Amino acid sequence: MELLHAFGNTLKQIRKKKSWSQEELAYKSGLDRTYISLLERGLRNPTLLTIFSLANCLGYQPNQFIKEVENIMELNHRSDIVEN
Amino acid sequence: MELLHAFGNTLKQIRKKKSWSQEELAYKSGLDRTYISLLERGLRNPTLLTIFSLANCLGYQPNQFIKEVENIMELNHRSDIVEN
DNA sequence: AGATTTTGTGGACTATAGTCCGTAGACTGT
DNA sequence: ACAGTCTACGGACTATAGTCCACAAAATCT
Repeated sequence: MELLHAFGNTLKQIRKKKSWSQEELAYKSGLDRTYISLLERGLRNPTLLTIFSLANCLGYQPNQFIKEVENIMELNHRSDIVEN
Repeated sequence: MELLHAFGNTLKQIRKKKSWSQEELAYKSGLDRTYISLLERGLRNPTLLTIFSLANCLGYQPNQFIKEVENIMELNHRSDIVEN
């Protein structure tokens, strides 16, 4: 699993854990809903400010959030099967 | 201290700890030297891929690197004096 | 099945990330 | 003072981050 998809999956997973819609997250983070959608599908490469904004909105310290991304990346690294 | 400057200071500090020039880091990370300069001065907002690339080049796990950024941001938060 | 909410997706657009050139300043060592 | 290395900075450029509109496709609920 490559980085942008790992980020997207992390984002989606954490958002769903809070039972938020993309629209809710978009509103709270000040980003566009369609952009959240693109991020979750691994089609965009967010900037530092965007990453911090999203992490904070979701109640994560940015470094914790990034650690999750690294974990998910490592987790799905071995199996070739995956792709949510 | 706001985020982009904290990132820049973190980057500069870690680079200097290894006694690398901006040019060396640029070469190893595949980025442009002038861009490294802009980053260190807090004038650019790097993307996820760029952050991971730089952190890895410098021998940091990205989440450790981000934690450093958070620390430096918090450190210099109270004093109004600062600005390297 | 039908109504409602949520998500995917396209297109058009603006702002800025990141490159590449050159040159002037700063710093270090001799 | 001079030479060499390193960094700041300008301008011009391309690629892409991020917005906004509208609509279709899924998913969820009753």
